[in-house]
Formats: sequence, structure tokens, C-alpha cells
Amino acid sequence: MEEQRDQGEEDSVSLASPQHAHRNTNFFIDNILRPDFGCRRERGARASVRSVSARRALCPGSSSSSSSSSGSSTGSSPVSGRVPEAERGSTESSSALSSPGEGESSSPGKDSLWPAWVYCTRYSDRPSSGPRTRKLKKQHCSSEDKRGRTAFTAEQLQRLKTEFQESRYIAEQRRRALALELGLNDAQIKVWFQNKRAKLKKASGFKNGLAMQLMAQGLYNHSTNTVQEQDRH
Amino acid sequence: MEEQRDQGEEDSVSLASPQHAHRNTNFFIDNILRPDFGCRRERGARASVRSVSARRALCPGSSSSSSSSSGSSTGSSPVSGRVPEAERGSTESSSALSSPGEGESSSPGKDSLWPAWVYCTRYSDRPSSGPRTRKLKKQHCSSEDKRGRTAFTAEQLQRLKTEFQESRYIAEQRRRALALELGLNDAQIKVWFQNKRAKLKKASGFKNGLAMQLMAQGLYNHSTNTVQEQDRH
DNA sequence: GGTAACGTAGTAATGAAGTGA
DNA sequence: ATCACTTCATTACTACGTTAC
Repeated sequence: MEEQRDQGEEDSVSLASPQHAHRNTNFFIDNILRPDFGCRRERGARASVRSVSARRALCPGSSSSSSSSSGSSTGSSPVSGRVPEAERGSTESSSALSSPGEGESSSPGKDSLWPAWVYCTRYSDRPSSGPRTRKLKKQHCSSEDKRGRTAFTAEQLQRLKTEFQESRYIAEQRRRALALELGLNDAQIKVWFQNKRAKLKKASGFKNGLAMQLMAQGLYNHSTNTVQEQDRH
Repeated sequence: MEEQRDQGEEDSVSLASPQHAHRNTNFFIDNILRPDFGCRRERGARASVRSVSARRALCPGSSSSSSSSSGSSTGSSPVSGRVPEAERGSTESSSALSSPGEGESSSPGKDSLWPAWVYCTRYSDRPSSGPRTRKLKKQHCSSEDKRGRTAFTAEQLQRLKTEFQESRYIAEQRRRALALELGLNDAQIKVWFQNKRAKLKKASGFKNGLAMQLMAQGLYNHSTNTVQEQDRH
């Protein structure tokens, strides 16, 4: 599904842009540097989780508070045996976003660019490192993807079968070699193996296999139980 | 279980106490505010973020948060409906953020006390992993370990799941024992746990969390930029 | 009809960036 | 600085079900 990751829309997220320039954000250095920043607020009320209205402040990456993590929950302890937490989450907060208003404060140039970690945390428990780059992978452009059913030659089939007998799964290296040898491409070999396994499974596997075992253990029971009226819910 | 190892000492959480200011650390605000801070270290690193000394500064949130940890154990039911994920900022921070107190401190001098979050690290509210044993390198000579997707047996999976239920993180010792028992290697166990956590997080956390909202607004974009050409590494 | 190829979901394994001892 | 481990993102392969040659 999603594949759009990369190209996606252009839109907002400037992520795409090489440098992260943030537009207007409420997440000012001046605020986060206050001694009480990050302190729990007893009054929680204000902390409403608003939904993200803050919008742009988030960094492309996300937001937050970084460190503060706190999590809360946790208190956790560590390790020892458990390590919990992690994820946790509490979440919410969106916060960072936080206060809308405020104005900008001073701060070094407001226009200047702050390092990404200041604004965001990737997921939350991690300072951001900004967008990453990756190289494009060879798009298989093939203009025609259509399905073309290839008819393997007897020899190819022979070889494939031999190979299959040896192992029902074929590793990359071997597959590549085989592909070369037979003049086929990797995908074809892979698919052949998949289909072969499926076929085998359908043919023999099912029949006396699982069902039988389950029955033997009394686990295969599709009969209707007559339940007494208890409420199960 | 327990847990607790730490709470004790470390904590004091005094964010407030002055005396603890950072002893010797290189983590100065002045440095971290530089635009290039956090950028890949290629440059220099003037700021080594290491700071550990700060420990006492633990994030306010965490310790205080408190909320009893209790339950969180996570182990079992994590979240679920709650917030998962993203956590980003936890509440506390958010609030704080939003409410900037009065301040004055915009950028204090180097000697003054910096808010805890400055010193905190993202894992601070999480157990570190405790003592580990360090072995000697183990030369990875097996040159061809490439990737091979292993298919765990039902039994192996069963055991892994049981183990996971008990704790979402597996410690070295336990992992080693398990590996031996199941005939797998350490890395496989580790990876299985990682993937399991990820799966869980994705399933439960993401859904109603902040991430969704952010995504909806196009603010959640961690996508990787695809770069064309050039480095192939 | 058999089966090559595809679509979808699930998930090992990798890699990058970050943390901590 | 090294090493082991984390999270997150991605890739590659799997099982299964379908489609269509």
C-alpha cells in the first residue's frame, strides 16, 4: 500500500526540501530553554491535547519535546527485568505544538534555521535526525508489466525440479546462479518455487496433514456447541 | 518483579537543585544552539553530546511523573487504546511548553542551571539495558551470512511469544539461553523481538494516535528522500 | 486445467541514527 | 572510541488467494 512515500504529494511538508526551513513555529528556543520547561504541570488542565492545531510548528519530523520524555508512565524502572516501556506513550501531547500564540520571541534569528532536533523528535522518543536520503532503486521500468506467461522449456523445468528436490526454498545466491544458467530472471525462479510449494501443499499437505493432527488432538471440531444460556456477553 | 533499580539514587530529580549543575560536560547551550549542532558529526563535533553527567537532572517528567508506574507494565496490555505511540511529548512537556512561565531566562549564562531536558536523553525514562557483558569481537568471518529468511517453526514461535508476553525486551542472558534452547542464534532472537515490538506498536499505537493526526495534516513525514544518482555505496 | 504471474498481508533481516556503559 | 542495543524505515521474501494465458 503505500508506496507513495517518496513521491507523494508535494505538499506541504517540506520535507522535501533540502533544508528544512520552518515557516512559523511556536516552538521557540526561548521557551524551551526556560528552566521550567518540561516540568510537569500540576495544573494540568491546560494541557489539553489539542489536536494538532499548531500545525506548522511541527517539524517535518514531528514534534516535540523531545526529551522530555518523560513518560510517564513509567517510572519505571529499568531494566532489570523488564524494561518496560518503551513505548508507551503517552502521548499526547501534541504539544509541542503548543502554544499558539506567543510570539516570537527573540531568539537568534527567527529566521535562522534551527537544527532539526530542536524541533522534532521522530517518534517521540528520539531526537530527530531529520529526513534521510536513500537512493533510488532501479525502478523497474519495464514498460510492460503485463503478464506474460512464459513457457518453460523441458530442460528448465527439469533443472528447477531437481533444485526443488534438494530444497524447497532457494536462496538468493543460488537463485541468481540458476537464473543465469537457465536464462530466466530471478523473479521467475522465485515465483516458480512459490507456486511449486503451494501446489505441493495443496495436494498433499492438507489432506492428511493438519486436519488429521488436529482431529487426533480433539482440536478439530466444527460441530456446534450447544451453549447453555450463560451470558457470554 | 521488579524493577527498580534505580530509582533510588539517581533520582533526585531535582531539577531544581542548583548544586548539581552539570559538572563537567561539554553540553553547553551555546553549542547546542548552533545551527549546525546535531548535524552529522562530520564536522566536528564540538558538542559532544554525551553528557551523561547530567543524570541527575533527569527529566522532570520522568520521575515525577509518577504516576505510579504500576501498571504499565506493559507487558501485557499495552496500550491499546491510549495513546500510543508517539509519544512524543508527553504531556508534561507539552504543557510546559505551552505555558511559558515567566521568564527571564532566556539564555542564561553558562553557569546557570539548565532545564533538565537539556540533559536528558531520550532513553532516560527507560531502562537502560543494564550491565552487559562484552565479548570480544567475534570476528565476523563468516562471510556469507547474507540474509536468509528463516522460517521459525511453530514451536519456536510459541516459545518466543511466551517469552515476549513475559517481557517485551529480552536481556542478554535470557536471550542466549533461549537461543540455545531453540536452536537459533542470538541475532535472530533479538530481531524477532524488535520486529514484534514494532508490529505491536504499529498495530495498536499508531492508529488513533497523534501520528495519524499529523499524517492527516501532512505534518508527519519521515519519509526518506530519494536521491538519485550518486552514491551507491 | 495446470500453472505463470499478480495482489495482499505478514514478517525476517538490514541499515541508519542515537544512546549508554 | 568501541560495542551492544534501541527505534524506525525499508527491503526482500513468504504464504495464500486470484487471475488469466
